[in-house]
Amino acid sequence: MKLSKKAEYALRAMILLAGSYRTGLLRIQDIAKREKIPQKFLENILVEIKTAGLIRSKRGAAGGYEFCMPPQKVTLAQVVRVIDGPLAPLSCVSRYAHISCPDEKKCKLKRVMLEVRNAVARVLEQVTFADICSENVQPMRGET
Amino acid sequence: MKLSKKAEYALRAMILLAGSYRTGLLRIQDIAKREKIPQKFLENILVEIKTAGLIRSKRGAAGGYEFCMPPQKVTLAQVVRVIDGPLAPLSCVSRYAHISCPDEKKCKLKRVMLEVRNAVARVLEQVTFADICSENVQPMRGET
DNA sequence: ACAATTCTCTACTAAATTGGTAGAGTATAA
DNA sequence: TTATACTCTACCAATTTAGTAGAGAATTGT
Repeated sequence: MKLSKKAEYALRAMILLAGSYRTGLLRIQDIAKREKIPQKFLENILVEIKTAGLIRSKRGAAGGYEFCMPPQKVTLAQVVRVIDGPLAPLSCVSRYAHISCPDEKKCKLKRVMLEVRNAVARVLEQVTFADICSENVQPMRGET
Repeated sequence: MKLSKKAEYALRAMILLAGSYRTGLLRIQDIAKREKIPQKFLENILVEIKTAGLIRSKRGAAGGYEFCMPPQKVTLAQVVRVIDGPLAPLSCVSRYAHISCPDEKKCKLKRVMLEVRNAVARVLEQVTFADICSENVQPMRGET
């Protein structure tokens, strides 16, 4: 059930980018240094997110990356899906990767795993990068 | 966020074993055949689950595997943890693999990922193999 | 025009993980 | 004592993960 390092890097980079939405572009090297992410690796990651249409870039001196749209329009789920693929623990319960179970009816696991997928999606699809950046911390539901 | 094939096999095998609790032992080959799991692979899996203390075995003719305790005492989470490790998407939010974040306070991701972990745990720690085996299907909370 | 800067694109790679397989060994029942 | 069924050690190929290398292209400032 773990996120890849790549996805974690992606999320951290996006949090920084969200923080400087409108204040200007952020350079790969600055993000890399601040979050201690290998720079060349981060380049690959940002290109993937850019290809997905969540951020855009400008080259040359005074270049860098920025959000395409306000951070409250982008959820953590979008980034996780771009980097790590579907949220579903079994591909047969993914809303995007539509692969049907061989034994559609008998599959009792499917029901539970769909609940898991939905539980994860409820969190990640609801939280935006604006939420994450806002300083006033909201009370957390759930256990401890 | 995906389960490994191994964990899926483990869950399916455990569902069968739960179904024949008290009716007798189940042989590896029978489980393998019914669930279309490579037999030698399943052997490894069952030994892991046995080592974790969830099932026990008997050797020789008329041997096989069975639950150590009633299926309503065993949750899906227990099996998933044995095979795939912690449920947490980041190891710093696992309740079991206690690894602290480098930047404990600044880590805004942690809060959200803890919510994800809790959401997953709430489902998997609540559902037992007895639940999964019971024929009367319960209505599902959440989306669709 | 040109140099410095910064993103871009193709390619490569080492290490870990995943998803198995092989085969000899040991316990049990009939 | 033989057939059956789990056990244990070891191995392995393919894929994924987590990067690295380096030349190229766009942009800015001089």
